[in-house]
Amino acid sequence: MDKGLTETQKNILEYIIEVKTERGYPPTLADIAGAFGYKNRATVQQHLQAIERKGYIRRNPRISRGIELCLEDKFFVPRPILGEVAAGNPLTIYPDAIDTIELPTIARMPADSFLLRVKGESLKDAYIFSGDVVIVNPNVEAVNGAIVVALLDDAAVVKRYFLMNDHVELRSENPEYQTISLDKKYHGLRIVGTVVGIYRSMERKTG
Amino acid sequence: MDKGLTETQKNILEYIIEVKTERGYPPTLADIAGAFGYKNRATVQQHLQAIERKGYIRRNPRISRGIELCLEDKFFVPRPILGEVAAGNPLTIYPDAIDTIELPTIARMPADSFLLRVKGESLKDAYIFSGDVVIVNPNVEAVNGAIVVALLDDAAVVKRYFLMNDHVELRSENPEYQTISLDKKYHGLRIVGTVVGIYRSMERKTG
DNA sequence: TTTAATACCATACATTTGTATGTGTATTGG
DNA sequence: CCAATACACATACAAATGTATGGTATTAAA
Repeated sequence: MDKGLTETQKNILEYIIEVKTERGYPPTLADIAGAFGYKNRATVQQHLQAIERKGYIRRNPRISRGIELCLEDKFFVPRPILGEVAAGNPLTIYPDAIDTIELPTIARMPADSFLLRVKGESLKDAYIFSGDVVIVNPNVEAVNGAIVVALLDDAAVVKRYFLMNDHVELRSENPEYQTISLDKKYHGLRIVGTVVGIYRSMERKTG
Repeated sequence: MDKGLTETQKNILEYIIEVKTERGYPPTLADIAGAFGYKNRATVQQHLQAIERKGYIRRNPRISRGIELCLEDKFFVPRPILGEVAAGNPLTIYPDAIDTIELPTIARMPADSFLLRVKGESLKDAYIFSGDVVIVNPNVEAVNGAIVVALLDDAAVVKRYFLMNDHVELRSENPEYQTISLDKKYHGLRIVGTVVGIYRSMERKTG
């Protein structure tokens, strides 16, 4: 699967993704040629054929802008970016902080909300299922009991937020997972935003 | 919110959205003409100009598939909720679609689908909570295991649908509720539609 | 009645677009 | 050394594409 893309091919792929997210549709061969300074489209055609051969795009023959991206789905990159950073440490400290999230790429993001896909079972008693998409607003102040997305030592967690007199509690709805208790001034904690909505598509799997 | 658009224009807009979400790029004029049986593209051109004049799309002149959806600039779109499903009770239809919800535009709303608010606990093991809004598509054939909204002798139920050799089973995720077993030809059963998505707004309640 | 939209058709046209073919260079692995 | 690959160029062409113009019919408002 991961046949290495050359540097040029990688740049072209990234350009395609960029155009698609910004304009809403993929570029033509001429667009790509123009962006990279190529003097004709045949060069681009060769690169696209190579990229397709390596499985990163699918092309619809003879159809203008007929480039489909072969990524996991339309809204998310398949890699959980956060959590890689701290490689293991948060997992050992907080065994329940295993929720990973995926950051959106292709979706057109609004001004102040963004999407995360939840993985892990720790919130299933809050009726949030692994695979659900949560809508996060960083500008909504977290009130007690609200479900928040937080960065805890570079690991992402989705939990209920409670501000007590002297400390902050991050509770999981699932009793199998421990409540995380932190000093109010603990620097490893950053509240990313409040979960304002949850969306689940049933189109594919049965859950 | 679809004020101003004629029926034809609305259908074309929906077709554009559908194509874009499925293929990843908007249709050409010829695509639209083909889908609606028009014999030339000029007709489509007129409709697109009307739709653009009313502010629902933006067009990039002389550029193939240069249709941008203005909906995508908004993250949430108000949608009417048609009624309410409470297990065991008849479907209650809200008289004039008074109740609306801010639905994220990433939520797939296929043509002809509608929204219902779920009441009751019978599906909480399927991670559907009382108060959740389900997106129901009446035109999707229910596959085994799909969650469906059904009318059983005028009582509404939201359950998993299973078609067996000789009978139909409606199962609840919650073991406290019994599985309903029916003859295939039983006339009191009417499948209203398949649940294709779920959305939960966190605005007020904490769960 | 006139006016104005809406809705659809036919024809036409300049570009754009994907694709094919051929030439050439540089780099790399066997 | 040779073959293979990546990279870029030029030219060519059929088909597709957006657009313009003009025509007909229906409906609703002024």
